[in-house]
Amino acid sequence: MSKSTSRNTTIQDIAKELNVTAATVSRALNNHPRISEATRQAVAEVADRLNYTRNRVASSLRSGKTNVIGVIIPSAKINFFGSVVHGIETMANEKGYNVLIYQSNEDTEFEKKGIQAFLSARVDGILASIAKDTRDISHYLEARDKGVPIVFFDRTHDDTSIPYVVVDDFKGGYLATEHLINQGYKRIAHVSGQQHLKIFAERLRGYKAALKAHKLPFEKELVFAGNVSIESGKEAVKHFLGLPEPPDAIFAVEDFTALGVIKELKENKIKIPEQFGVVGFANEEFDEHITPALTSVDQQTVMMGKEAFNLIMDMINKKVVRNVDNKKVILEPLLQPRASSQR
Amino acid sequence: MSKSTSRNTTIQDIAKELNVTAATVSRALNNHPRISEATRQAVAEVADRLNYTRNRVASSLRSGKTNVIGVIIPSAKINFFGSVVHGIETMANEKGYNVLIYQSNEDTEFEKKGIQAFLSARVDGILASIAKDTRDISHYLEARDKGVPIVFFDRTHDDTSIPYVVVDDFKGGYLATEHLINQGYKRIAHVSGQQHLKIFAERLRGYKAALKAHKLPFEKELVFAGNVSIESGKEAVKHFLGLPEPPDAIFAVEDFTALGVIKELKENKIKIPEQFGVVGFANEEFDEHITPALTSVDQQTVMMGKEAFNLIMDMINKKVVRNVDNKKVILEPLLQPRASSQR
DNA sequence: GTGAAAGCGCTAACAA
DNA sequence: TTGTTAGCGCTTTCAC
Repeated sequence: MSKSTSRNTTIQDIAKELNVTAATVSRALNNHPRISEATRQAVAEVADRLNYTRNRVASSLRSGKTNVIGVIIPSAKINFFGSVVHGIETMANEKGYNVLIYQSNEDTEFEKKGIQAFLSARVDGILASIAKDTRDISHYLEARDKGVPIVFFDRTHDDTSIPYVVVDDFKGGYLATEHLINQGYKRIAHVSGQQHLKIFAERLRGYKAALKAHKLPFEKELVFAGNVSIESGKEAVKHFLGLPEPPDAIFAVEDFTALGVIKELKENKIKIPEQFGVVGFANEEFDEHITPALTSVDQQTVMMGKEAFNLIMDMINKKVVRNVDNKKVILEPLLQPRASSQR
Repeated sequence: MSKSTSRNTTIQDIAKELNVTAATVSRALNNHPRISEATRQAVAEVADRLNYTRNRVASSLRSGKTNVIGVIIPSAKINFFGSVVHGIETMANEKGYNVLIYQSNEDTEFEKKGIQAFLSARVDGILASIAKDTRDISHYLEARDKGVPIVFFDRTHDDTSIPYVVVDDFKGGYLATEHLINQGYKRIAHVSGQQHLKIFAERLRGYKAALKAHKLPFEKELVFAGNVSIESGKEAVKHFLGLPEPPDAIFAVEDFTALGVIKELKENKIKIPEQFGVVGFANEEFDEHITPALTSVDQQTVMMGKEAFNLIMDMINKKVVRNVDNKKVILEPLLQPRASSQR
C-alpha cells in the first residue's frame, strides 16, 4: 500500500490567496453577520478551488464545542438499540452533529470506560441506556457535574435529575390486556418478567388495571413469574394448563416469552387464536413471520432515539446539565394486532 | 435545569502543583520511556486528585491523530449492520479508538455528506458498506487521496485499490446446495436475487458449482429470478409447482425469500422437510423461531466487523492508504442446519 | 466590515 | 530525565 501525501488546506492558505486575514476567512465560512457578501463569495470560491475541509478538531479546541454526541448502549447487536441509534443518528445528521458509539456489554465497568472516553473526547452531550445490573449511577453523575448534559433512554434510573425517554409500559400492558378482553377472551393470564426491573413491573401493573377497568377479577395463579425467555413462556403454559380452570389467553411480558407460549400451545394442539389468544410486547421482527403472527406492542424505538436527541439538544443549547424542570418524554405504546389474538 | 460550572483540569494545573513543566506531565501521562518512575507516580497521583481527564481534542490537534474511526452503514436499523458495528466497536474499545457512526440511508448523497463529516472530524480511517445504488465511488477515492485510509465491508466495489472484507458468497451457495444434495434431495431449485449485485450472482454460481460437483444437471427452469423478498419466494414456489417435473428442494438466495418459500409450501400442504427441503442465507434471527426452523448460511457479521477494524488499523499504523499489496479478507460462510432441510 | 493578537490544551523537537 | 519553545488550525475579543 502506498504512502499518503499532501497537507490539508487551512484558512491561512485561503487568506493568503485573497490578501485578507484568517479571521476574515473564518467569519466568511461561518456566515458571520458582519461580513461583506463579496468576501463571503470570494472565500467560498477559493475554499472550493483549494478543496478546503474545515478542521473540526481545531475549531472544537478553540470554541469548546465539538458537535459530537456520545451514545452508550448495551450492544449494537440488539435490534432494539440499533433502531434507537437509527433515530438518534438521523436527527444528528440533520442538526450537523456527529455520533460516537460505545457499547457497555451490560457491564458497569465498560460503562465507566465509555463515559471516560466521552469526557476525553469532550462530547457535547451523552445519551445512554444503562446496563442491566447498574444500580449506582455515580459515574454518570460525575460526568454531569463536569458539565456534560446526559439523557437516559429506555433503561432509566430513579434519579430524577437526569431527563429520560421511555415508552409507557403501564399503558402498553393495559392496551395488550384490554385488546384480549375486547376480543372476547374470558380468563386472561400474564407471564411476567423480573419484577425488580421497572419496565416489567409496569406491564404487570397495566395488566391488573385493565382487568379491573373491565370488572374482571385479578387472580394470583394467573400470573406466572417468568424470566424473559422462550423457556419461561413454555413453562408458563404447562403451569396454566394444569390449573383446574385454565386461562384462555395470555399476555406475555415480551415477545420471546410469547414465542415460547405459542410453541407450547401448539405442542398441546391448542388452536390460536380460536381457543387461545396470545399477545407479546416489543414488536420484534419475527412477530409477523411466525405462525400464527404474534400480536404485540410496539415501543416506538426510532421515535425514542429522536426524542432523546431533541432533549439533549435542548440542554446543550440552554447550557444546562441538571433536569431541574423535570423533563421527560413518555412515548405512547402502539398495539400491533396480528393473527394470534384476533378472532 | 441548572447551569453547568467548573473548568476542566489541564496538564498545566498538574504541572504547577508539582513544580514541573507541562511537557513533563504530558510525558508522564503518556508513559514516555524516558521519565522517572517517581514523577510518573506523582503526576498520576495529582491527576487523580484533581480529577483530570485528558483533552483529546487538543492532543489530536497537536499530534494529527484523533484515534477515531468513522463507520458508514446504510442503516443502523438493519440487523446485519448492527451486528457488524458490534464487532467493529468491540475491537475499537480494545485498541483505544472511538467509533463515529454515519448512516447513508442507501443514498449516495448522504454518503458524500458522511465522508465530508468524517474528513472534517479528521478521523484516522473510514470503514464503509456502500449504498446499494452507489456505482461511482469517487467520493471515497477523494477521501483516500486526502490521506484517509478506507476499508469496505460487505458492500464492496470493483476498485481494487481499496481493501475489503466480505463473506465468501460463492462458497455459501455451494455449501447450501451441497447440504441439500447430501440430505437426499434430487431436484434442487434456486430462487435468485438481483444479478447485478455481486453477492447474489456469486451465490448462484456456488449453486451451479455444487450441482456440477455432484454430477447433477443444471436446469434453467429451476432458477427463478427473484428480488429478495417474501413475495418472490412465494411466486417462485407457484412457478416451480407448475412445472412438469417440480423440484423437491429450494436454495433461496436469502432468508426472507426462503420464508416466502416456506409459507407458500405450507399453503400447498407440502411437508417440510419430508417432501421438500429449504435452505436460506443470512442466518436471520427469525430463522430458528419459524416452523419449521430454517436452515441457513451464517455470514459471520461480528467477525466481519472485527476483521474490517484490523485491516484499517494495519493501514493506519503503516501510514498507507492505497491497497497496493491487494489486501482483503474473505470470511468462511457457516452452514447452520435446522429442521427445514434435515430428514 | 476587516485586522491584529491572543490562546484553546496539548505534544514534539531540540536543548541541557 | 526534564525544561524551553513553538505551534497544530481555528475562533474570538478588541480595535479601527
